[in-house]
Amino acid sequence: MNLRSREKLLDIGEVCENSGLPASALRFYEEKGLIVSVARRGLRRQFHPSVLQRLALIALGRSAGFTLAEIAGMFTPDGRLSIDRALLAAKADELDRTIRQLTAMRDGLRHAAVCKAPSHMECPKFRRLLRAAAAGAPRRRTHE
Amino acid sequence: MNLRSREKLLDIGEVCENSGLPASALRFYEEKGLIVSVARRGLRRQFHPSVLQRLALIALGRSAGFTLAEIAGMFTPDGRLSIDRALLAAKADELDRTIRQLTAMRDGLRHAAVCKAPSHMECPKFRRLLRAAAAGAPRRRTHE
DNA sequence: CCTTGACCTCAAGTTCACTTGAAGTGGCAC
DNA sequence: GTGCCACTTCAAGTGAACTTGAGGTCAAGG
Repeated sequence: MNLRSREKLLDIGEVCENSGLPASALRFYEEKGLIVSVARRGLRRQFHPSVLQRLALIALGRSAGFTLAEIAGMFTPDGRLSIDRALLAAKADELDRTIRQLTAMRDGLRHAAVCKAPSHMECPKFRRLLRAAAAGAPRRRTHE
Repeated sequence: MNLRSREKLLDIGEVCENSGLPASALRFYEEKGLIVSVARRGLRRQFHPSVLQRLALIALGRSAGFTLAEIAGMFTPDGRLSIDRALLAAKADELDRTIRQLTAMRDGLRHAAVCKAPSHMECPKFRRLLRAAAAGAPRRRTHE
């Protein structure tokens, strides 16, 4: 359509280098419909340079807490980005709740780390934190 | 040892009711050494009432981002809590980094939700967010 | 005494996001 | 031409934290 479509294609290896993702992840993303390879050279996938932006978008979505399936739903069939603004706002609210939770947690941990009570169970702040966690703990992972 | 040890034991069903956890989770926790059942009535597990505090502690650890294995390491063999204060501080720092990330993300999403640019890709703030996410996105889950 | 149903065990399944392994292919440098 | 090696496919494995299912047990109420 435009001049961009004539840009030099990227070998999957180059995409890996530029994105920091392993080839297996790229193949996985393609299988899931998150990215597309536009050609092959022999067996090797060739990607349009715009795939890098697409991958950045995916990384953004991931770190905002969207699942890959949700992210996939944010692209129109022709590959354009179209995020429901209400969805964004909802995710922002969700993040906000998570942030509040984590902040309370962080403060509690911080205190417990320096608290002079002989055992954590004897520290009133820790016990307050405990009661807070008992009701409605969120499910999250920060691992690796 | 003390009077507490003579308190009425709780049937697993009562523990479920009081903790909100399904019996399968309690059995799983016991298998992992996170809790102990002190007796059986027929086949049924009986728990000491203090298991409820223990479960609150586990919930706290979970929502602070510790894995079950890490939490298990916070109890001494005799069942007392002994958390390394340095570990707490480290986890607090980790939470702090996560909070910063999520805050940036939330603000970005919030803006994108009301931004008047025709497409998100044309919004400078969104693009800045995108660049931020491209480098070092954290791995997390908030789902259910 | 007999039924009921809440509990039991053990193995296998689930979800998410990938990774790993085995076996094969083919462009490119020599 | 021939060998290298980065790529390919497909199936299966990983890990975290549980859940589910099949088939069994047993204390208590009627």
